Amino acid sequence: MSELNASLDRLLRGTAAVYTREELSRKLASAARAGRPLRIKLGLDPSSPDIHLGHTVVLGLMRRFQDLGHTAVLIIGDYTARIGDPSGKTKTRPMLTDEEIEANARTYLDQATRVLDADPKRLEVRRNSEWLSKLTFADTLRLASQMTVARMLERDTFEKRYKAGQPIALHEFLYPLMQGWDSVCIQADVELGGTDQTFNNLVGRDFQTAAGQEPQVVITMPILRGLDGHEKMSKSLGNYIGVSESADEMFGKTMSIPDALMHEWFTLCTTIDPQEITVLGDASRTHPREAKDRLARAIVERFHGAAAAQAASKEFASRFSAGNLPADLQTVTVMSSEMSLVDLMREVGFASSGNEARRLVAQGAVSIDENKASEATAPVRIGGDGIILRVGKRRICRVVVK
RNA sequence: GGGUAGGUACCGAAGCGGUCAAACGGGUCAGACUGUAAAUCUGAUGGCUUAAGCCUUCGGAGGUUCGAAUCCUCCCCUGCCCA
Repeated sequence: MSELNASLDRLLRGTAAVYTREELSRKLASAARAGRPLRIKLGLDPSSPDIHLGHTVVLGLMRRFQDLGHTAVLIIGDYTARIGDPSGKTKTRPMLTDEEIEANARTYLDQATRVLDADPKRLEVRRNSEWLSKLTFADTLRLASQMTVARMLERDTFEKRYKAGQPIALHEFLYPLMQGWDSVCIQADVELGGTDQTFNNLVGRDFQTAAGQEPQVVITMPILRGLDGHEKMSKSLGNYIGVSESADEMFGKTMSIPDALMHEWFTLCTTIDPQEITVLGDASRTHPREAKDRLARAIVERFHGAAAAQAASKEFASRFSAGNLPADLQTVTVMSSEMSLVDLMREVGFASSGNEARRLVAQGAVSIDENKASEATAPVRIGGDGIILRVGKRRICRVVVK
């Protein structure tokens, strides 16, 4: 029994909540007895196709279910995306065309399978337009009658926005209903999501019960905080690591997170053993820099392999600790062999306007061939070997003339 | 439908006829310090041009004025209260 508990703990690593653990054990046991895999549901929003580390937290949990032989059922929310969703603080999200949705869904799946097992026996992909488009208005009303306004307002985001006097469009109340209906239609045994999806996912339980199904177990994962260490990781906040980024980018970004964030990232983004994480998190036993290097390697390894992770670590140390030039120095070609520094910076894309370029020079951020530049308007001559242009710590490239 | 409060730069928020490219805070960028940490400190933060200057911004369209983010008219959007 304790062994069962231990394996359940491994499965549930890092989870925020399980509704409920008892039900999950029961389902796992009966599935094992019947030799029937559980159907594990996860909803995807095809409006922004790029997957970042934050998404991988829940995908990782999904993967653990797959590895136990269960079926991942990914629901692509194409129906909602087609309508356009004005929820949240963002202005009306643009309605997506069918082509865009298809393209996004493909990208999404491509990236998701860097974490998930893509074996068709373990992965089922469905679009919710399949059943949502068939609902009549009467069906919708029937669903809506199963929900109350008071319960709707319990939902965290609605409550906050309501209290803050921000607009909530009526149809936003229907999104949880649609998601709940998804669970009924695919007969989900378990639904996964971030803690921000708790309410939506619990609605599925009610609908399933009403439809005579055994209610799904809902498992939520914490929302991963981004590079800044405070806000949740998201594309719009620019504090993310994309799963398709290069090994060096991933490594560098990970090294820049606040130390306080490491423990969370170790738990949610790596498979490192909890005991080892404790040692790594103890500054008296592991230098924080070492710990972070280990974290960064673990993350890079997951997406690029062990060799790439090792190389990224080495490159990082060479470039930033030893101050060497990057190994894969970008080369930018310009048309003219002589132009003002301001124009050059714009040409190369290191400054978006002349003013910005001047500002950077005045602040001492710009150097040419490792010599600090002080004259923004002075002409720069680019010889046969080209020049090394550096702006700040990160922007650096070789400039050559065509 | 009635009443009322609002819509300002990336975000929040001052300004309420000239001294407003617009206080302040956050964010961002840069510099110092470091482990490219974090925290902290300093500076910058519409565009074009060297310094002076010029151009485009304050929900939208018009109008009043020598002059408007600030006043007037109409329109669009949002909160709250009442029905």
